[in-house]
Amino acid sequence: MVDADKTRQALLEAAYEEIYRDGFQAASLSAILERTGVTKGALYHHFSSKLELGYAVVDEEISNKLHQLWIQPLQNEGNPIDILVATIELAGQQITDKQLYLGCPLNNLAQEMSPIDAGFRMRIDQLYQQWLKSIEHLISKGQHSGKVKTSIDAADTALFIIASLEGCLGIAKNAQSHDELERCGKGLIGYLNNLRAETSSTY
Amino acid sequence: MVDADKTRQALLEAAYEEIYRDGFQAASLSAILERTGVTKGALYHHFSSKLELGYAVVDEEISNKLHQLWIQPLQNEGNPIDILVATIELAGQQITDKQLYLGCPLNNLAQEMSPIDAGFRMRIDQLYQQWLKSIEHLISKGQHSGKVKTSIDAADTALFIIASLEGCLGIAKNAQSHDELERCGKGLIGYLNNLRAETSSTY
DNA sequence: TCCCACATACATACTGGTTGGTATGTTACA
DNA sequence: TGTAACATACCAACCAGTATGTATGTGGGA
Repeated sequence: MVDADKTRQALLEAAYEEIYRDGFQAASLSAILERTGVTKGALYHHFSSKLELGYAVVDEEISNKLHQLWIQPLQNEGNPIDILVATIELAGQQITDKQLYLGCPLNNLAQEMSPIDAGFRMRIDQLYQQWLKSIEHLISKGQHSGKVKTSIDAADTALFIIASLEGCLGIAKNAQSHDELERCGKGLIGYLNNLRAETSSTY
Repeated sequence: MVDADKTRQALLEAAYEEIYRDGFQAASLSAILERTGVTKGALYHHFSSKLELGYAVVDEEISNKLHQLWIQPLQNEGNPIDILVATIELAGQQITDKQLYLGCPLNNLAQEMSPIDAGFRMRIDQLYQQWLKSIEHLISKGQHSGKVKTSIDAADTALFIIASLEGCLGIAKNAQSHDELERCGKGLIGYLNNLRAETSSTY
């Protein structure tokens, strides 16, 4: 990686952190510059505006994290419900205090920016669509293999799963409580277990 | 209502609208003054700082709206699950485009301010506690009257219901789609129906 | 009943700090 | 000799907050 790429990447990472903490609007370019040691001239060489920097944070930083933590784990083989539960439990175990307090970076930006900037909204929506599709696909697969109830709609269910997950993270964020996250997650896992197809033993 | 109270109320309502749209940090006092026609001297006569104005918006405006729309309807007599479903469906029907785009005022503030200001966090938490208790109480009542499964924990369930509700509103807000809100709400209502105690007809 | 003292409820003008953005340089490499 | 990759200095706009002034009561003593 040449120096210019390193500079760009450092700016992206610092911007991600500042936006994660304060939101996009309250994130300060000066703080990002101070954090990186990069000057304003360099920043505006790589990004034409604060907005473009924010867009790049969504398209690169947040997108990568979403795929690593939530989408790639769903590609494993096995019972789809088991995979969903395991992914949620793993993410829950790995969560740090800081992440608990600051919540989901994607949801934070969605709630802040979707009403006031279409560029953010579309980029965030794109990520949600990728996430939704991967869960929907998993559920459909489970329905075809007889592991998941066929009475439910895969797309609707995927939507509710993501909504509940974001909801749990949001509630636990305000409560600043790992315990509340776990109790709320229990509710989601209960919902997921209820999606399993009835086993032949019930007949 | 004397003039001073009217002025204070006008400021609160304008502040609520500005904060609802832009968030607390990005909300501009000048915009609030312009909206009301009140001058800066009057604002700082009624509120000692922007923060205190924000606190008053939570304690008065948002608290009132939460009680009217979500807590009071739960006090009706009847099957607790029916009441919860009816409350959600009614709120869903009444939601305007603006409210869909801007989301839940309480959740917006929670996500924005809870990591950066303890005063906001505690006030918002207090409202969530009131909401939680009213749902928990409703579920407990249903368990005692045989309408709701006794295998679930009332407090945990109330927590998940609120989380999912906020999650659905958040997802629909970013999608800017009434349809997605309805599909997501369907998931929540399905979850609620699954909390009903099995009727004697199954035996 | 009159009048003064004081507080309430504002209004106006200003300040220091911060913001995102820009204009103009400079350095180094190709 | 150009161009990418910065660096420095500056700017207008906006921000929350404040200092100071004023108009309108209102309560209490003579």
